[in-house]
Amino acid sequence: MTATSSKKSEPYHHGDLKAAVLKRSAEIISEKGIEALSLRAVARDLGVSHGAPNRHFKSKSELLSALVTDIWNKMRDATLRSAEATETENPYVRLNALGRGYLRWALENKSEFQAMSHPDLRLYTDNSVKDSQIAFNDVIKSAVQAAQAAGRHADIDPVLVTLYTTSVPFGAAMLVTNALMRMDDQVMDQEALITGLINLVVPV
Amino acid sequence: MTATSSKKSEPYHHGDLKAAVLKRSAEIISEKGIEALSLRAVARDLGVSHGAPNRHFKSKSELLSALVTDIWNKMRDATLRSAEATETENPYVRLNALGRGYLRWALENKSEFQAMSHPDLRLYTDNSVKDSQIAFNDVIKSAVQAAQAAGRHADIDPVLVTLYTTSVPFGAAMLVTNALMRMDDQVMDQEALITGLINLVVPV
DNA sequence: CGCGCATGTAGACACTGTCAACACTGATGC
DNA sequence: GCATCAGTGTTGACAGTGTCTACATGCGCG
Repeated sequence: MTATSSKKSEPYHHGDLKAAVLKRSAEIISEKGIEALSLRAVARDLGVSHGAPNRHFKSKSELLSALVTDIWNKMRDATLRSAEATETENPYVRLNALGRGYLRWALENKSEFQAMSHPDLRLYTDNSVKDSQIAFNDVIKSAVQAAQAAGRHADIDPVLVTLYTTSVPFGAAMLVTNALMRMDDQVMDQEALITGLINLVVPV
Repeated sequence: MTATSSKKSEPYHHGDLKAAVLKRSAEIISEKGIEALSLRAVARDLGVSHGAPNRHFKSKSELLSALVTDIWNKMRDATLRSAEATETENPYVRLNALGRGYLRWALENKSEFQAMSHPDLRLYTDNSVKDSQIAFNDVIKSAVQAAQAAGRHADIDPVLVTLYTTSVPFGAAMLVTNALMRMDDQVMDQEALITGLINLVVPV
Protein backbone atom coordinates (compact mmCIF):
# COMPACT_ATOMS: atom_id res chain seq x y z
CA MET A 1 0.00 0.00 0.00
CA THR A 2 1.28 3.47 -0.87
CA ALA A 3 4.22 2.47 -3.00
CA THR A 4 5.20 5.50 -5.01
CA SER A 5 8.91 4.85 -4.47
CA SER A 6 11.65 7.27 -5.59
CA LYS A 7 13.97 9.21 -3.27
CA LYS A 8 13.84 12.95 -4.02
CA SER A 9 15.52 15.65 -1.93
CA GLU A 10 13.39 16.02 1.19
CA PRO A 11 9.98 17.36 0.24
CA TYR A 12 7.10 17.90 2.55
CA HIS A 13 5.78 14.46 1.81
CA HIS A 14 8.14 11.62 2.36
CA GLY A 15 6.81 9.48 -0.45
CA ASP A 16 6.91 6.08 1.20
CA LEU A 17 7.03 6.68 4.89
CA LYS A 18 5.20 3.52 5.84
CA ALA A 19 7.78 1.30 4.18
CA ALA A 20 10.60 3.43 5.57
CA VAL A 21 9.26 3.12 9.12
CA LEU A 22 8.98 -0.63 8.77
CA LYS A 23 12.50 -0.89 7.41
CA ARG A 24 14.12 1.31 10.03
CA SER A 25 12.20 -0.47 12.81
CA ALA A 26 13.39 -3.82 11.57
CA GLU A 27 16.95 -2.51 11.58
CA ILE A 28 16.62 -1.26 15.15
CA ILE A 29 15.22 -4.57 16.31
CA SER A 30 17.99 -6.43 14.59
CA GLU A 31 20.73 -4.14 15.93
CA LYS A 32 19.61 -3.23 19.44
CA GLY A 33 16.72 -5.56 20.19
CA ILE A 34 13.04 -4.85 20.36
CA GLU A 35 13.27 -3.16 23.74
CA ALA A 36 15.09 -0.26 22.04
CA LEU A 37 12.34 0.41 19.52
CA SER A 38 10.49 3.71 19.92
CA LEU A 39 8.25 5.48 17.45
CA ARG A 40 9.83 8.83 18.11
CA ALA A 41 13.34 7.51 17.60
CA VAL A 42 12.33 6.00 14.30
CA ALA A 43 10.81 9.32 13.25
CA ARG A 44 14.01 11.11 14.20
CA ASP A 45 16.12 8.65 12.27
CA LEU A 46 14.01 9.25 9.20
CA GLY A 47 14.17 13.03 9.59
CA VAL A 48 10.46 13.31 10.03
CA SER A 49 8.29 14.73 12.78
CA HIS A 50 7.40 12.60 15.77
CA GLY A 51 3.74 12.36 14.84
CA ALA A 52 4.25 11.29 11.26
CA PRO A 53 4.40 7.52 11.86
CA ASN A 54 0.97 7.71 13.48
CA ARG A 55 -0.51 8.44 10.08
CA HIS A 56 0.44 4.93 9.05
CA PHE A 57 0.22 3.00 12.32
CA LYS A 58 -2.58 3.74 14.72
CA SER A 59 -0.49 2.57 17.64
CA LYS A 60 2.91 1.16 18.44
CA SER A 61 1.33 -2.24 18.85
CA GLU A 62 0.07 -2.05 15.30
CA LEU A 63 3.60 -1.40 14.08
CA LEU A 64 4.83 -4.26 16.22
CA SER A 65 2.22 -6.54 14.72
CA ALA A 66 3.25 -5.65 11.20
CA LEU A 67 6.89 -6.30 12.03
CA VAL A 68 6.22 -9.60 13.73
CA THR A 69 3.98 -10.75 10.92
CA ASP A 70 6.90 -10.19 8.60
CA ILE A 71 9.24 -12.09 10.89
CA TRP A 72 6.94 -15.10 11.01
CA ASN A 73 6.81 -15.14 7.25
CA LYS A 74 10.58 -14.91 6.93
CA MET A 75 11.03 -17.72 9.40
CA ARG A 76 8.55 -19.88 7.54
CA ASP A 77 10.35 -19.24 4.26
CA ALA A 78 13.73 -20.11 5.75
CA THR A 79 12.32 -23.26 7.33
CA LEU A 80 10.63 -24.36 4.14
CA ARG A 81 13.69 -23.68 2.01
CA SER A 82 15.72 -25.87 4.30
CA ALA A 83 13.35 -28.78 3.74
CA GLU A 84 13.19 -28.30 0.01
CA ALA A 85 16.96 -28.20 -0.27
CA THR A 86 16.99 -31.87 0.66
CA GLU A 87 15.29 -32.73 -2.62
CA THR A 88 13.74 -35.83 -1.19
CA GLU A 89 10.28 -37.11 -0.41
CA ASN A 90 11.43 -39.05 2.65
CA PRO A 91 9.25 -37.56 5.41
CA TYR A 92 11.84 -38.20 8.12
CA VAL A 93 14.57 -36.42 6.22
CA ARG A 94 12.24 -33.58 5.35
CA LEU A 95 11.03 -33.12 8.93
CA ASN A 96 14.57 -33.26 10.21
CA ALA A 97 15.63 -30.59 7.74
CA LEU A 98 12.64 -28.48 8.72
CA GLY A 99 13.72 -28.58 12.33
CA ARG A 100 17.32 -27.74 11.54
CA GLY A 101 16.29 -24.87 9.28
CA TYR A 102 13.98 -23.54 11.98
CA LEU A 103 16.58 -23.69 14.72
CA ARG A 104 19.35 -22.30 12.54
CA TRP A 105 17.26 -19.33 11.50
CA ALA A 106 16.36 -18.57 15.11
CA LEU A 107 19.97 -18.70 16.25
CA GLU A 108 21.16 -16.57 13.36
CA ASN A 109 18.37 -14.03 13.76
CA LYS A 110 18.33 -13.80 17.49
CA SER A 111 16.74 -10.37 17.82
CA GLU A 112 13.96 -11.10 15.37
CA PHE A 113 13.24 -14.39 17.04
CA GLN A 114 13.02 -12.75 20.44
CA ALA A 115 10.71 -10.07 19.11
CA MET A 116 8.09 -12.67 18.25
CA SER A 117 7.25 -13.23 21.89
CA HIS A 118 7.32 -9.60 23.00
CA PRO A 119 4.81 -8.88 25.79
CA ASP A 120 3.34 -5.85 24.05
CA LEU A 121 2.04 -8.07 21.31
CA ARG A 122 -0.51 -9.34 23.79
CA LEU A 123 -2.00 -5.85 23.91
CA TYR A 124 -2.96 -5.87 20.26
CA THR A 125 -5.01 -8.58 18.67
CA ASP A 126 -4.22 -8.47 15.00
CA ASN A 127 -5.33 -11.08 12.55
CA SER A 128 -2.27 -10.67 10.37
CA VAL A 129 -0.02 -11.99 13.11
CA LYS A 130 -2.34 -14.87 13.80
CA ASP A 131 -2.58 -15.70 10.12
CA SER A 132 1.17 -15.83 9.67
CA GLN A 133 1.46 -18.03 12.75
CA ILE A 134 -1.11 -20.38 11.35
CA ALA A 135 0.66 -20.46 8.00
CA PHE A 136 3.87 -21.37 9.79
CA ASN A 137 2.26 -24.02 11.94
CA ASP A 138 0.58 -25.58 8.95
CA VAL A 139 3.97 -26.16 7.38
CA ILE A 140 5.15 -28.06 10.40
CA LYS A 141 1.89 -29.83 11.00
CA SER A 142 1.72 -31.33 7.54
CA ALA A 143 5.34 -32.45 7.70
CA VAL A 144 4.69 -34.05 11.07
CA GLN A 145 1.64 -35.84 9.78
CA ALA A 146 3.55 -37.12 6.77
CA ALA A 147 6.11 -38.57 9.16
CA GLN A 148 3.33 -40.07 11.26
CA ALA A 149 1.97 -41.75 8.17
CA ALA A 150 5.41 -43.22 7.67
CA GLY A 151 5.43 -44.60 11.20
CA ARG A 152 6.83 -41.89 13.49
CA HIS A 153 4.67 -41.92 16.62
CA ALA A 154 1.93 -43.20 14.35
CA ASP A 155 -0.52 -43.95 17.16
CA ILE A 156 -0.24 -40.68 19.04
CA ASP A 157 -2.54 -37.67 18.81
CA PRO A 158 -1.21 -35.49 15.95
CA VAL A 159 -1.72 -32.34 17.99
CA LEU A 160 0.57 -33.74 20.65
CA VAL A 161 3.21 -34.87 18.21
CA THR A 162 3.19 -31.50 16.46
CA LEU A 163 3.55 -29.67 19.74
CA TYR A 164 6.37 -31.96 20.78
CA THR A 165 8.17 -31.59 17.47
CA THR A 166 7.86 -27.82 17.45
CA SER A 167 8.80 -27.42 21.08
CA VAL A 168 12.31 -28.73 20.64
CA PRO A 169 13.73 -26.21 18.15
CA PHE A 170 11.56 -23.45 19.56
CA GLY A 171 12.40 -24.15 23.17
CA ALA A 172 16.07 -24.64 22.46
CA ALA A 173 16.24 -21.38 20.52
CA MET A 174 14.48 -19.58 23.36
CA LEU A 175 16.72 -21.06 26.00
CA VAL A 176 19.91 -20.34 24.10
CA THR A 177 19.10 -16.85 22.80
CA ASN A 178 17.74 -15.70 26.15
CA ALA A 179 20.66 -17.27 27.97
CA LEU A 180 18.11 -19.03 30.13
CA MET A 181 20.29 -22.08 30.05
CA ARG A 182 23.96 -21.86 30.57
CA MET A 183 25.92 -23.80 28.03
CA ASP A 184 29.26 -22.19 28.66
CA ASP A 185 31.08 -25.01 30.40
CA GLN A 186 31.04 -27.10 27.28
CA VAL A 187 31.13 -24.86 24.26
CA MET A 188 29.87 -26.50 21.14
CA ASP A 189 29.93 -25.78 17.45
CA GLN A 190 26.59 -24.29 16.44
CA GLU A 191 25.99 -26.61 13.53
CA ALA A 192 26.88 -29.63 15.65
CA LEU A 193 24.41 -28.48 18.27
CA ILE A 194 21.67 -28.03 15.68
CA THR A 195 22.22 -31.40 14.07
CA GLY A 196 22.63 -33.24 17.35
CA LEU A 197 19.56 -31.72 18.89
CA ILE A 198 17.24 -32.27 15.97
CA ASN A 199 18.45 -35.82 15.57
CA LEU A 200 17.13 -36.50 19.06
CA VAL A 201 13.61 -35.47 18.01
CA VAL A 202 13.59 -36.73 14.46
CA PRO A 203 16.16 -39.47 13.95
CA VAL A 204 17.03 -40.06 10.32
CA MET B 1 17.15 -6.91 54.80
CA THR B 2 14.74 -4.59 56.66
CA ALA B 3 12.27 -7.05 58.12
CA THR B 4 10.53 -5.31 60.99
CA SER B 5 7.10 -6.65 60.03
CA SER B 6 3.85 -5.37 61.60
CA LYS B 7 1.23 -3.13 59.98
CA LYS B 8 0.74 0.07 61.96
CA SER B 9 -1.50 2.97 60.91
CA GLU B 10 0.42 4.82 58.22
CA PRO B 11 3.50 6.40 59.74
CA TYR B 12 6.15 8.23 57.84
CA HIS B 13 8.17 5.08 57.45
CA HIS B 14 6.41 2.17 55.94
CA GLY B 15 8.25 -0.43 57.94
CA ASP B 16 8.81 -3.03 55.28
CA LEU B 17 8.45 -1.29 51.99
CA LYS B 18 10.87 -3.50 50.13
CA ALA B 19 8.87 -6.63 50.87
CA ALA B 20 5.62 -4.79 50.16
CA VAL B 21 6.87 -3.64 46.76
CA LEU B 22 7.93 -7.13 45.89
CA LYS B 23 4.60 -8.55 46.98
CA ARG B 24 2.47 -6.00 45.16
CA SER B 25 4.61 -6.32 42.03
CA ALA B 26 4.18 -10.06 42.06
CA GLU B 27 0.44 -9.59 42.36
CA ILE B 28 0.35 -7.20 39.41
CA ILE B 29 2.38 -9.58 37.28
CA SER B 30 0.11 -12.42 38.20
CA GLU B 31 -3.08 -10.46 37.59
CA LYS B 32 -2.32 -8.24 34.62
CA GLY B 33 0.94 -9.52 33.24
CA ILE B 34 4.39 -8.04 33.43
CA GLU B 35 3.67 -5.39 30.81
CA ALA B 36 1.35 -3.68 33.31
CA LEU B 37 4.01 -3.32 35.98
CA SER B 38 5.13 0.23 36.75
CA LEU B 39 7.07 1.52 39.72
CA ARG B 40 4.80 4.51 40.16
CA ALA B 41 1.65 2.40 40.11
CA VAL B 42 3.08 0.12 42.76
CA ALA B 43 3.95 3.14 44.88
CA ARG B 44 0.40 4.47 44.49
CA ASP B 45 -1.09 1.12 45.44
CA LEU B 46 0.99 1.10 48.59
CA GLY B 47 0.07 4.69 49.46
CA VAL B 48 3.63 5.84 49.22
CA SER B 49 5.34 8.52 47.17
CA HIS B 50 6.52 7.71 43.67
CA GLY B 51 10.18 7.91 44.57
CA ALA B 52 10.04 5.63 47.57
CA PRO B 53 10.63 2.32 45.78
CA ASN B 54 13.88 3.71 44.40
CA ARG B 55 15.31 3.59 47.90
CA HIS B 56 15.13 -0.19 47.69
CA PHE B 57 15.64 -0.82 43.99
CA LYS B 58 18.12 1.25 42.06
CA SER B 59 16.19 0.69 38.85
CA LYS B 60 13.13 -1.01 37.53
CA SER B 61 15.36 -3.69 36.06
CA GLU B 62 16.70 -4.42 39.52
CA LEU B 63 13.17 -4.96 40.79
CA LEU B 64 12.48 -7.15 37.78
CA SER B 65 15.55 -9.18 38.54
CA ALA B 66 14.50 -9.73 42.12
CA LEU B 67 11.06 -10.84 41.01
CA VAL B 68 12.35 -13.17 38.35
CA THR B 69 14.89 -14.66 40.72
CA ASP B 70 12.03 -15.52 42.99
CA ILE B 71 10.05 -17.01 40.13
CA TRP B 72 12.93 -19.26 39.12
CA ASN B 73 13.21 -20.49 42.67
CA LYS B 74 9.50 -21.19 42.92
CA MET B 75 9.56 -23.07 39.66
CA ARG B 76 12.50 -25.12 40.81
CA ASP B 77 10.74 -26.00 44.05
CA ALA B 78 7.58 -27.03 42.25
CA THR B 79 9.56 -29.11 39.80
CA LEU B 80 11.56 -30.81 42.50
CA ARG B 81 8.52 -31.54 44.64
CA SER B 82 6.91 -33.23 41.69
CA ALA B 83 9.85 -35.59 41.35
CA GLU B 84 10.05 -36.34 45.04
CA ALA B 85 6.37 -37.14 45.21
CA THR B 86 7.07 -40.23 43.13
CA GLU B 87 9.04 -41.73 46.01
CA THR B 88 11.15 -43.78 43.71
CA GLU B 89 14.77 -43.98 42.65
CA ASN B 90 13.93 -45.00 39.09
CA PRO B 91 15.65 -42.26 37.06
CA TYR B 92 13.17 -42.52 34.19
CA VAL B 93 10.19 -42.08 36.47
CA ARG B 94 11.89 -39.25 38.29
CA LEU B 95 12.85 -37.40 35.12
CA ASN B 96 9.37 -37.87 33.72
CA ALA B 97 7.86 -36.44 36.89
CA LEU B 98 10.30 -33.54 36.76
CA GLY B 99 9.13 -32.68 33.27
CA ARG B 100 5.47 -32.92 34.18
CA GLY B 101 5.95 -30.79 37.28
CA TYR B 102 7.82 -28.21 35.24
CA LEU B 103 5.21 -27.98 32.52
CA ARG B 104 2.29 -28.02 34.93
CA TRP B 105 3.75 -25.19 36.96
CA ALA B 106 4.32 -23.10 33.84
CA LEU B 107 0.79 -23.62 32.59
CA GLU B 108 -0.73 -22.86 35.96
CA ASN B 109 1.44 -19.79 36.53
CA LYS B 110 1.29 -18.36 33.07
CA SER B 111 2.08 -14.76 33.93
CA GLU B 112 5.05 -15.63 36.09
CA PHE B 113 6.39 -17.95 33.46
CA GLN B 114 6.13 -15.28 30.80
CA ALA B 115 7.86 -12.77 33.01
CA MET B 116 11.01 -14.89 33.03
CA SER B 117 11.80 -14.01 29.44
CA HIS B 118 10.90 -10.33 29.57
CA PRO B 119 13.06 -8.22 27.24
CA ASP B 120 13.94 -5.68 29.93
CA LEU B 121 15.81 -8.35 31.83
CA ARG B 122 18.44 -8.17 29.14
CA LEU B 123 19.18 -4.60 30.24
CA TYR B 124 20.25 -5.63 33.69
CA THR B 125 22.88 -8.21 34.38
CA ASP B 126 22.26 -9.50 37.84
CA ASN B 127 23.99 -12.44 39.34
CA SER B 128 21.02 -13.45 41.46
CA VAL B 129 18.98 -14.25 38.36
CA LYS B 130 21.85 -16.18 36.87
CA ASP B 131 22.39 -18.08 40.08
CA SER B 132 18.79 -19.15 40.35
CA GLN B 133 18.85 -20.24 36.72
CA ILE B 134 21.91 -22.31 37.38
CA ALA B 135 20.34 -23.85 40.44
CA PHE B 136 17.33 -24.79 38.36
CA ASN B 137 19.38 -26.19 35.53
CA ASP B 138 21.46 -28.24 37.90
CA VAL B 139 18.33 -30.01 39.08
CA ILE B 140 17.47 -31.01 35.57
CA LYS B 141 21.02 -31.76 34.54
CA SER B 142 21.62 -34.22 37.32
CA ALA B 143 18.31 -35.98 36.68
CA VAL B 144 19.16 -36.21 33.00
CA GLN B 145 22.56 -37.64 33.76
CA ALA B 146 21.07 -40.21 36.11
CA ALA B 147 18.80 -41.29 33.29
CA GLN B 148 21.76 -41.42 30.90
CA ALA B 149 23.56 -43.67 33.33
CA ALA B 150 20.52 -45.93 33.19
CA GLY B 151 20.65 -46.04 29.42
CA ARG B 152 18.63 -43.09 28.08
CA HIS B 153 20.64 -41.65 25.20
CA ALA B 154 23.66 -42.98 27.00
CA ASP B 155 26.11 -42.26 24.22
CA ILE B 156 25.08 -38.67 23.48
CA ASP B 157 26.70 -35.49 24.76
CA PRO B 158 25.06 -34.71 28.13
CA VAL B 159 24.81 -31.02 27.25
CA LEU B 160 22.77 -31.91 24.20
CA VAL B 161 20.52 -34.31 26.05
CA THR B 162 19.88 -31.78 28.79
CA LEU B 163 19.03 -29.08 26.29
CA TYR B 164 16.72 -31.45 24.46
CA THR B 165 15.00 -32.58 27.63
CA THR B 166 14.51 -29.04 28.90
CA SER B 167 13.37 -27.69 25.56
CA VAL B 168 10.23 -29.78 25.43
CA PRO B 169 8.41 -28.58 28.55
CA PHE B 170 9.89 -25.11 28.20
CA GLY B 171 9.10 -24.74 24.52
CA ALA B 172 5.63 -26.21 24.90
CA ALA B 173 4.85 -23.88 27.80
CA MET B 174 6.08 -20.92 25.78
CA LEU B 175 4.11 -21.89 22.70
CA VAL B 176 0.92 -22.52 24.61
CA THR B 177 1.01 -19.55 27.01
CA ASN B 178 1.98 -17.11 24.27
CA ALA B 179 -0.59 -18.58 21.93
CA LEU B 180 2.19 -18.96 19.41
CA MET B 181 0.70 -22.24 18.41
CA ARG B 182 -2.97 -22.62 17.87
CA MET B 183 -4.35 -25.67 19.56
CA ASP B 184 -7.97 -24.67 19.43
CA ASP B 185 -9.29 -27.07 16.82
CA GLN B 186 -8.67 -30.02 19.05
CA VAL B 187 -9.08 -28.99 22.63
CA MET B 188 -7.40 -31.28 25.07
CA ASP B 189 -7.48 -31.83 28.78
CA GLN B 190 -4.49 -30.09 30.33
CA GLU B 191 -3.31 -33.05 32.35
CA ALA B 192 -3.61 -35.32 29.32
CA LEU B 193 -1.54 -32.89 27.32
CA ILE B 194 1.14 -32.75 30.00
CA THR B 195 1.37 -36.49 30.40
CA GLY B 196 1.23 -37.20 26.69
CA LEU B 197 3.86 -34.65 25.84
CA ILE B 198 6.35 -35.61 28.51
CA ASN B 199 5.93 -39.28 27.67
CA LEU B 200 7.24 -38.48 24.21
CA VAL B 201 10.50 -37.14 25.66
CA VAL B 202 10.91 -39.46 28.61
CA PRO B 203 9.00 -42.71 28.11
CA VAL B 204 8.37 -44.62 31.31
C1' DC C 1 20.03 12.47 74.99
C1' DG C 2 21.51 13.62 70.55
C1' DC C 3 23.22 12.48 66.37
C1' DG C 4 23.53 9.92 61.95
C1' DC C 5 21.80 7.42 58.55
C1' DA C 6 18.32 4.82 56.42
C1' DT C 7 13.99 5.75 54.59
C1' DG C 8 10.18 8.55 52.58
C1' DT C 9 8.73 13.05 50.04
C1' DA C 10 8.44 16.54 46.48
C1' DG C 11 9.80 18.43 42.46
C1' DA C 12 12.19 18.34 38.19
C1' DC C 13 13.85 16.32 33.86
C1' DA C 14 13.88 13.72 29.70
C1' DC C 15 11.60 10.46 27.47
C1' DT C 16 7.58 7.88 25.74
C1' DG C 17 2.81 7.07 23.05
C1' DT C 18 -1.26 9.37 21.65
C1' DC C 19 -4.29 12.96 20.20
C1' DA C 20 -6.16 17.29 18.10
C1' DA C 21 -5.52 21.39 15.39
C1' DC C 22 -3.18 23.12 11.67
C1' DA C 23 -0.24 23.18 7.07
C1' DC C 24 1.02 21.58 2.87
C1' DT C 25 0.43 19.10 -1.55
C1' DG C 26 -0.93 16.32 -5.31
C1' DA C 27 -4.73 14.44 -7.64
C1' DT C 28 -9.63 14.70 -8.92
C1' DG C 29 -13.81 16.65 -10.73
C1' DC C 30 -15.83 20.50 -12.92
C1' DG D 1 -7.32 25.90 -15.43
C1' DC D 2 -8.84 26.06 -11.14
C1' DA D 3 -11.13 24.91 -6.70
C1' DT D 4 -11.61 21.31 -3.68
C1' DC D 5 -10.46 17.73 -0.83
C1' DA D 6 -8.47 13.68 1.10
C1' DG D 7 -3.97 12.11 2.35
C1' DT D 8 0.14 13.10 4.60
C1' DG D 9 3.38 15.69 7.61
C1' DT D 10 3.92 19.27 11.54
C1' DT D 11 3.35 21.23 15.91
C1' DG D 12 2.01 21.50 20.43
C1' DA D 13 -0.18 19.44 24.22
C1' DC D 14 -1.20 15.83 27.64
C1' DA D 15 -0.63 12.02 30.71
C1' DG D 16 2.32 8.63 31.90
C1' DT D 17 6.90 6.59 32.80
C1' DG D 18 11.86 5.93 35.17
C1' DT D 19 15.40 8.38 37.39
C1' DC D 20 17.81 12.03 39.82
C1' DT D 21 18.47 15.59 43.47
C1' DA D 22 17.40 18.34 47.43
C1' DC D 23 14.88 18.09 51.45
C1' DA D 24 12.05 15.97 55.55
C1' DT D 25 11.49 12.60 58.98
C1' DG D 26 12.28 9.55 62.62
C1' DC D 27 14.49 5.02 64.34
C1' DG D 28 18.29 3.09 66.60
C1' DC D 29 22.85 3.32 68.22
C1' DG D 30 26.47 5.70 70.50
